[in-house]
Amino acid sequence: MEPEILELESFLPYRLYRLADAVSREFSRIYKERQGLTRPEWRTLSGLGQRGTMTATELGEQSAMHKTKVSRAVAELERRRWLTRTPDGNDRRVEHLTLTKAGLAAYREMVPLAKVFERELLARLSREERAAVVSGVAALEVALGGK
Amino acid sequence: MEPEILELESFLPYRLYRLADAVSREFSRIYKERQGLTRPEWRTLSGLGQRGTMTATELGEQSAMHKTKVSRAVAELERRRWLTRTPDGNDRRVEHLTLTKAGLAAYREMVPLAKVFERELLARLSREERAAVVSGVAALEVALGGK
DNA sequence: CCAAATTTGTTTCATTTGTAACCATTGAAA
DNA sequence: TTTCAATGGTTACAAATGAAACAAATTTGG
Repeated sequence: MEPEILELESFLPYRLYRLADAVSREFSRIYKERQGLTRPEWRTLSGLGQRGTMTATELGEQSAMHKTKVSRAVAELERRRWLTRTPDGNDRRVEHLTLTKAGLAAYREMVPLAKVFERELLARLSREERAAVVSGVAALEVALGGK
Repeated sequence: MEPEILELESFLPYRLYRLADAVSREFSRIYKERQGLTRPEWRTLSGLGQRGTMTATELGEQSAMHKTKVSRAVAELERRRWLTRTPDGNDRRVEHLTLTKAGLAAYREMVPLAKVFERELLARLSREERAAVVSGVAALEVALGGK
């Protein structure tokens, strides 16, 4: 029996990871240089900008972050006065998070940059390749259960 | 002008990252539980198992790891006596890394598990979806320059 | 031949991360 | 009620990471 070999360069988990790492790294330069944000902070800003108001738990679900990451990102954005916490009327454990004017301004500044980034990334692909990426990613999301 | 919003759930960098994270996390359970390896250690084992012998720099290039990760992973595998270093004859800065019997045995144990993992992941997709994933990933790799 | 620049790999230090413990509050069960 | 489990969120501690400084060897350019 021949010795079985795994070709790392063709191994899907590795390829996906490297891809995501490269893209994420490139994009992070934008919010890092522009706003001095970490990835959890960017996701928090982005989530609240998109949805308006969320609790920490909801934020974690929406942006796939562990609750400690959420907690720390929220604390930092609060320190910058980019968001405020409003206690829930019924459940005193819960706080509703909302961006302040300043937070919203930062969000509004980031949105077009994010869109351009994505557009330029996809622009490097042919129409068919773009379609493959989109449906491939969607299919994997479904396959991985949850969302 | 309406306020521009970014839908995080549709944003490619986020989706890619979340996907890779989920897949990688799931797969890491295998080499973590089975061999007590970290990801850099797994990649080192995998790279050397596949190629036979490499220098640290080559390892870093093949497996997309920062040189400090390589350095630490190699040190740990050496501590376990899973690999040995052989000084290069011409350049005394360079060491050639090779798996020992024990390292090779661990590698051989992992290869089928990795293949099964990948196969089962792809098995959750239809033929067309698999094709989309494969060509989408390949296209993005090319688009991101390098490899 | 020599000084400066480059390369290989390790180490140090600060930051980020994850796990687990934790506190406070709420809900459910008895 | 009173207790016990579950939930929202923070914190403490240990491990993983990245940037930068580093030592040693090599290459390059006068």
